[in-house]
Amino acid sequence: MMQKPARERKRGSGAQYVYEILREEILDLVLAPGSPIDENQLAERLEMSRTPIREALVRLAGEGLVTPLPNRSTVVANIDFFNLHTFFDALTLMYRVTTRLAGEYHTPADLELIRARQEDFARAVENQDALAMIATNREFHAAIAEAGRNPYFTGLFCRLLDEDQRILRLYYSSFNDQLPKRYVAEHEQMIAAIEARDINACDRLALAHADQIVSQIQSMISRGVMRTVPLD
Amino acid sequence: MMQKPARERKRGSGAQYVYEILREEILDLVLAPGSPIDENQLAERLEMSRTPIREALVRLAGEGLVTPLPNRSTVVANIDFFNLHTFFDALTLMYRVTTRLAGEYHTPADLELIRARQEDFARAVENQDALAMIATNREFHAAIAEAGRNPYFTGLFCRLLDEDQRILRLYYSSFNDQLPKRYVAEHEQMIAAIEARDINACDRLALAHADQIVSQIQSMISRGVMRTVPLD
DNA sequence: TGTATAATTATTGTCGACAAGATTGTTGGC
DNA sequence: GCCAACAATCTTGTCGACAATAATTATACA
Repeated sequence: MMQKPARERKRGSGAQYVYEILREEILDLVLAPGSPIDENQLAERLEMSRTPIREALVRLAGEGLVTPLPNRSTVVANIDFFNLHTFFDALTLMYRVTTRLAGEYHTPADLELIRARQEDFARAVENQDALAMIATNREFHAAIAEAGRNPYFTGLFCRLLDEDQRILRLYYSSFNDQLPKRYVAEHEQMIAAIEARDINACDRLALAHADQIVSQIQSMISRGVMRTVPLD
Repeated sequence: MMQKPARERKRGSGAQYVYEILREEILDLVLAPGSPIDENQLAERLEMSRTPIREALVRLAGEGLVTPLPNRSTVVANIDFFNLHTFFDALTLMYRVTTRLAGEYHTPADLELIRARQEDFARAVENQDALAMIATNREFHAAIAEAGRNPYFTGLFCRLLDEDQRILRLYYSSFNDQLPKRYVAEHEQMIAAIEARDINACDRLALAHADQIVSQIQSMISRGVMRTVPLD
């Protein structure tokens, strides 16, 4: 028997919809790291059966955003503070590689998009909106990666940016210092290097930018300005 | 109503089982790139319902081994010969990074495992068994990556090695030249560099090794020794 | 005979149901 | 009063069923 659809959903959009909702809630820390995900409860909330929900969970597990415990509930992936250095290594390398490749392969249309993202970021900094800074910074670097045209690198990089976003959200209350303005300037330099197709400059600037971000996160952690309770 | 299980499978192993079977058949080209995967047929062959099969397909799609066409059948992922350079770029970088990190972080136990894998590879070369060479070479480099202890890099690297395996299998008939012996020697040098924790040597050797492999694949392609019909 | 449209079939996406296993609560023994 | 065995409950993994969509075949008309 057919279950009443809450709104007239199109066929095939169910699992996709659940995937997007869950992904967003995980990245925004609406769902706290480590908290269990109740399939039945979700099915009730989103007014569909467990099948598309399970499909979304399998996909999220593949991206490491969720950890399925066999015969036990699936939980939101924890942030591994003990192995952050592996995260920093990977993030730094991907910053460098994607920016280099952008310098090599970008088109005028790519540059336009990158500039638009940079404007979004600058506006967020102007408004001192920490949450918007996190999101727009992510989009800026994702746009650069896209211009590099290497799906293997963009895939890994976007995963790392996802994790970065979760970490930054944990600490975002201390995001209103003088650093963001420096990031705006560094972004501008990166754009210039990409446009000039100066690969060495791209690499150097991306490395410096990554080091900035890494040391900011490390300082946030050591100062212990962690949000203890997630949004909810 | 319960369907008869062909063999007494343990609960929770169904989807995992299908995933492993399909993954192996895709990497071994038993399932040709581009060929459609029939859920009903698979369900009949593996004697289970479509649910665990769909879960396996979703997982494989996440790893890029399979491409789901919306409201149409899922197909085995094609090999993109037009963008091979992005693949080579990523493979080369991951060879370098994982070998470097192995030089930095390996333990004696890691080295032991790497040496065992190298012996497997040498034996395959000795026997002129091209299929075994492909498999053991993969395991050798995966072991090095594991010693580097960075799950982000090992994750991407293993995906690349999977794709590499599919490409090599396409051309494996031309794998019985003088090159494999050179690979054995290069592997030995890499092991020595890792053991000596000589990061620069690790990087240099991995780069040279990667270049070898890339140019071998390119020459295979240009010489057009492609298998036209997959194993089946 | 060729093309456009309608009927038929096949396949996918989603559903409710149910059993195996895990979790929690209860009772009883020491 | 604390721990162990058992019972009750909840959750997950899998199943068969069914409707919506795509593919295929049949049919009508130019």
